[in-house]
Amino acid sequence: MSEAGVTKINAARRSVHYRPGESIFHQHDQPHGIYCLESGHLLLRHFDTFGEQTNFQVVKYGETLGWRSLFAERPHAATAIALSRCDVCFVPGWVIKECIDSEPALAHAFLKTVARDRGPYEALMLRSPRLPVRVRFIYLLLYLRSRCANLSRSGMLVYDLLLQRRDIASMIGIRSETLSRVIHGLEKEKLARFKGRQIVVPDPEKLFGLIGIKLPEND
Amino acid sequence: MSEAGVTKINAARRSVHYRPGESIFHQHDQPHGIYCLESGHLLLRHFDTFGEQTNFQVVKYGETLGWRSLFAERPHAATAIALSRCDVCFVPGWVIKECIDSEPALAHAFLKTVARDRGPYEALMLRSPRLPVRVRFIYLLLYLRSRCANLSRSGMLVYDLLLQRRDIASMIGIRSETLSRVIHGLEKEKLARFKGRQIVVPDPEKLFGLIGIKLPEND
DNA sequence: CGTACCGTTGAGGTGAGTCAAAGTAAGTGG
DNA sequence: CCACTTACTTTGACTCACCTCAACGGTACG
Repeated sequence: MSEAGVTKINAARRSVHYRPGESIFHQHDQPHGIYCLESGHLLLRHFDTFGEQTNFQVVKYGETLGWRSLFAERPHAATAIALSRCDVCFVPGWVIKECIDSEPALAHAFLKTVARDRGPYEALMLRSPRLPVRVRFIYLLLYLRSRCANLSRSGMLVYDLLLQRRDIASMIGIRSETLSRVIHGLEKEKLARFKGRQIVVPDPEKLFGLIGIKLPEND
Repeated sequence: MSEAGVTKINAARRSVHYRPGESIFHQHDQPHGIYCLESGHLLLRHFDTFGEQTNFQVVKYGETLGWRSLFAERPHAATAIALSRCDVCFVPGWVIKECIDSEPALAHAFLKTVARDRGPYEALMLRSPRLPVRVRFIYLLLYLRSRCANLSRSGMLVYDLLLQRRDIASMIGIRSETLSRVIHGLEKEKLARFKGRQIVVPDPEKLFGLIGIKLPEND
């Protein structure tokens, strides 16, 4: 990206701090620009026409959000909620558009980003009714690996989920009671340990092998 | 779009005819360009890692497909199968890219299209495990309305689905036996009539009212 | 030390899957 | 045009995974 563009964006952007539970934008809001998460974690939550809520994405610092609605020229399809203390940088939509117009390479980059983003598509695998909940939960752990987990020296995966049970359950379309039972099952089989909002997976290969996934992939 | 661009595209494009059952491109194929369906209907089918198939979209003549994978620079995420006799026009990817580079307005148009396309997102509503299958099926009818249905003079919706039961069932993640029972139920309640691959909905308002949807929307 | 809220556990119900078989439509070959 | 095969659809009986409801235990917070 050109220096002029960077200067322009730096001039227009502004940063806001959010505390856990506060929302950055709401479903049905008109989009005004793009948000870049500088620190902390966010949750994207969707309310369907029945009033049921579905969490479909955890956003980690360094990621951007809001561009889908901006480019689609449609209201936000989800509400973004801070899971922890967050610094969010906002760039107005008109700046983005000006930059795209002056730099074709940027247009390609955004096209690629938007096309690659599966958005709520993630949910397809996570929520497929044909898969038993245990499998869906393991998929969720796989999905959250890059966002909420660290690999310890001994090869264990350590998740620091900032979500409570009901929110985790909502990601895979089940009830928190059912999640409790799944967790209990995994714990009993020594596949994972759960203490509060922390999850430890002693042998990731084994766990993800259960659903036919080999790890090296960095999706 | 400029005349020069149109000329360039016309020079590069080529049309191919397909018969029912033939596929236009396969999942995992590298994308080479964009396809425009000039006549007929297509089905987009996805195979997941378990070998289960999911149909997630019916494409009607006039619509284009394949651009998501092209812009994402990733293999096709689905297989496109002809449901009827189809004429498909192919435009190579490099032509599209050249046109975008020379016309910023086209870049915005594509950004909008890609951002709006929910792709397999449609599936989220159609496949949500929390919704009973009857509701999901009515959602499916709502979704297929613009693609496979006509409104008769008397206000009845007449669907000409080119799909067999198992393929319909696959769109909402259920088994064909279950679909049979759902159909039977709707038939008994006079909400719809099913003869072979044709569906007649005598009172669309009533049917879609069941899932809390008012019709006028043209999504 | 209470009040909430969150999480777990248990009992019971049920919607949808599975399996098997019958019924129906669509091809195929004589 | 009619037997024959093959594929699709429906029906029934059964099972089970998950939901629901309800009660209980933990933990956070004032």
